[in-house]
Amino acid sequence: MSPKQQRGEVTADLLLQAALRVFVEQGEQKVTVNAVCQASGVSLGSLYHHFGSIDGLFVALGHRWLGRMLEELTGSLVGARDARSGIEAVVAAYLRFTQEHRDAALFLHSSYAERYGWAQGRAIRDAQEARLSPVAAWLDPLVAAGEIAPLPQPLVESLILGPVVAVARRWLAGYGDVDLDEAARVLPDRIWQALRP
Amino acid sequence: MSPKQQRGEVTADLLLQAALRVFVEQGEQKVTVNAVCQASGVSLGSLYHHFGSIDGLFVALGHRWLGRMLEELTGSLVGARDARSGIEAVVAAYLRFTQEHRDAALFLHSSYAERYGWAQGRAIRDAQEARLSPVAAWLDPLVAAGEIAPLPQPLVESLILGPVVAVARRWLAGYGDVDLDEAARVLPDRIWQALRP
DNA sequence: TGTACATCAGTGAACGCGCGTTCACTGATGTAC
DNA sequence: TGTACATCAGTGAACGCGCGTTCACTGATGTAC
Repeated sequence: MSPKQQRGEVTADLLLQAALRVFVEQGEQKVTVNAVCQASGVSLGSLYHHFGSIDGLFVALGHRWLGRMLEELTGSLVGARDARSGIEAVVAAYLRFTQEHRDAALFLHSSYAERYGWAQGRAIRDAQEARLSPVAAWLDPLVAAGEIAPLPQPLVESLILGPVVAVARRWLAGYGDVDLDEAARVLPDRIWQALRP
Repeated sequence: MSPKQQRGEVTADLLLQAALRVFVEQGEQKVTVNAVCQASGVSLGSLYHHFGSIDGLFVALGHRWLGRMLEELTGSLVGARDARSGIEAVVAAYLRFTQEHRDAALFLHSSYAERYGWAQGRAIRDAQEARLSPVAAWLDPLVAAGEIAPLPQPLVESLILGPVVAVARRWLAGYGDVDLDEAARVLPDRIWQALRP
C-alpha cells in the first residue's frame, strides 16, 4: 500500500492534503471520495490504489498527524531536566503545534480519533496509550522520585494536558477569546502549582 | 414540532432514547433513520412528524442532554459559598453526571457538539457560552474579588474544567484505569492549588 | 546501451446499495355546540 | 350526553440521489540480461 515510486508518494500526499482541506472547509460529513478526488485533482482509482478505501485514507491521515504531534511532544521533553521545565515544554509544544497546524489540530480534536480507535478495535488502546506515551513515560519516574504529587498517573496526565487541551479546543473553535501565547506563558506555572508535592 | 398530545410525547421520547442507544451501541455513523425507527419500534413517518429530519432528531437529543447537564452544574453551584467549595461542587457534579448518564456523556463528548454548533451557525457561540455560562457567571465576581488568581476567564475555566473533562473522557473510553470517585476526591484540591491567588 | 518484461501508478465509466425524505393515507384525540 | 369536525399522531411504500467501491484498461517506471 505504501508507494514504491516517487510520483506515487506525491499523489498520496496530494490526497491526504486534500482530505484535510475538505475536512476543515466543508466539515467531516463532506469528506467523500468524490470531494477529495475533485479537490486533489487525482482520479478515483488512484485513491483506491493508494489507500484501499475512504477509511484507509482517514486512517492514514490520522496516522500522519498523530505521529507528527507525538514527535513534537517527545522532542520537547528531551531537554527537560526537572518537572517544572518539562511541564513548560509540553504545554508550549502542544500549543505551538496547535497554532502552526490549525487544520491538523482541528482534525485531531474531532471525533475522528474515536472512530479511528473504534475501527481498529484493540488499537484504540495502543493508540491512546501511544498518544500519551511520551508524557506518561516522562512522568512516571518523577512521581516515583517524589518530584510530583503522588497521584495516579491518569490524574497527573489530566491535570497537565486537560487545561492545555481545553485552551486549544477553545482557540480552535474560533471565538477569539483566547491567546495561545499568553496561555503558554501563564499555564505552566499554574499547572505546576497543581502538581507540586 | 413539539408534541401536543401525550402519546406524541411518548413517541418522541422513544425515538430520542433509541437514537442515543444506537449511537452508543453501534457508533455515530450507524444512527440512521432506519436504525432508529427499528430500535424504537416507531414508524419512519412518525420520526419526520416529530423531528422533521434526522438532523432535527440529533439537535433535539443534544438539546435535551446539554440542558440536563447544565442544570446539574448550575444546581451544584447554588450552595457554594467560596471558591474552593464551588470548585469542589462543579467537579463532583460533572463527574457524577458522567457516571450516572454514561451514554449521554459519550454523546455530549462526541463530535456531535461541533456539528451541532456548525449547523446552527451563530448558535455555536451561544451554545458554547451557554455551556460554560453557569460556571463562568459564578467565576467572574470571584476573580474580581481576588479570591481567584487574576487570569483571563477562559484560562480559569480551562484550568477547572480541563482536567475534569480529560478524566471524564478517559473514563468514557473504558480503559478502566480511572476511578471517578477518587478523581472527585482528589482533583478539587489540586485545581484549587492552581487557581489560588 | 538497448530491448523485453514486470510491476507500479493512474484513469473514469459503471454499479448497486442504503441513505434521507416525501406523500397519501388511516386512526386517535380533543373540542364545539 | 351525543354528534360532527378539526387537528394531531402514526404508517409504510416509494423515490431519487449520492455514496463507496469495482474493474478493465492505459501509461510510466524500474529492472534483468
